[in-house]
Amino acid sequence: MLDFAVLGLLMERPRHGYELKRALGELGFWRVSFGSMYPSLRRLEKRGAIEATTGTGRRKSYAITEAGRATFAALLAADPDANETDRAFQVRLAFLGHLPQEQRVKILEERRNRLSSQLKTARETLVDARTASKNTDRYRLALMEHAMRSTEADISWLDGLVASERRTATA
Amino acid sequence: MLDFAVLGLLMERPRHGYELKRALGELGFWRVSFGSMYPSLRRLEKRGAIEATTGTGRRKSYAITEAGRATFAALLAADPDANETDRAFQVRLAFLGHLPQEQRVKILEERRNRLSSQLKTARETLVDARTASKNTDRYRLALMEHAMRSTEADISWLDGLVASERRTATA
DNA sequence: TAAAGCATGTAAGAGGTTACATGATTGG
DNA sequence: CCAATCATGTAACCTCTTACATGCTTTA
Repeated sequence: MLDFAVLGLLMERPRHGYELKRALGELGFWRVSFGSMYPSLRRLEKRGAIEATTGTGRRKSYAITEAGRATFAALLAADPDANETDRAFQVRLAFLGHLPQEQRVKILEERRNRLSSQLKTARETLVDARTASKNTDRYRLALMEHAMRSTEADISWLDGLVASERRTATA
Repeated sequence: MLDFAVLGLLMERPRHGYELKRALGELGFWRVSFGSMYPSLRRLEKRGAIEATTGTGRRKSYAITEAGRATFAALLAADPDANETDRAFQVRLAFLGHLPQEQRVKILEERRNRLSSQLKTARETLVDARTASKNTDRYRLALMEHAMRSTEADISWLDGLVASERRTATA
């Protein structure tokens, strides 16, 4: 996961660890720690996916290798397992630009469909929870309702992204 | 985290492991695995926070003890550290009914304020990312914008909850 | 010249998951 | 009677965090 994100950021240009941490944080959904970042760089270097070149001062600038590009492409295109976390999807989305339009749409639609079926289940659970006999705690009901609305918002956001893909494709 | 959630569910009535897993899943935000659930029950039992009584068939029904209630109350009332995860907040919220109204409002408002300052940072980062010179990837922009809108929605949801607390207080 | 931020790194541990193993109970 | 679901449990592992340790560089 982290290794994938690091490769993705290095696809654009070489960066050093500190900078990678910051860049990832700025994406908004993942504030990774140094205790996570540096071991990741070590792993990737050992695998031959990235190469270090000493930069200014203490800095170690890392660049992606050909092997690294291949690994990245494979990870990006691999179809996600059913349990893909929100974060895993967000990371993929952040690097979606490296994929051809056709595959982008596929990934967006798969995500959309997964959320859709989640939503269906959530709706059923909620209907059940609302039956008077269960008298579910009001905070739990609030939580469930809010989760439902959030998922609905996510779905229409994805619909928007798909629509925009199709527009740019025909344009 | 999980231990806390388990205690919370057992505050209402005794349950067995399988049932606890299901109940947690129905809350919508946490599908915990058995490999996580059973060790949790083991830990809590060892600490004296819960007690097992064999029920129907293979079932082991767990009930919360006095010590367990004390632990639960302490965890629920403890003010959250700055890095409280979304899930940690959601779990607290699920059990907010066990707290007096005054503390409920405090927790909701603290959460609201934390999200508010997060939103401020996110907004600044976004403005920065949109400057033409940076020409940020469009998918990353979409991600950041969506995250912002989600946070805004969360904040107004919390505002609604606080307002409803105040209404019931004066009623 | 001191504080704040830049920069790299390791060790220990928290907190989960997956895969495996076992077996009872219920419904078509 | 067979499949699905109920039910409990362990071992290996994964991924990330916290806390610690170190030292450079910029700026008020």
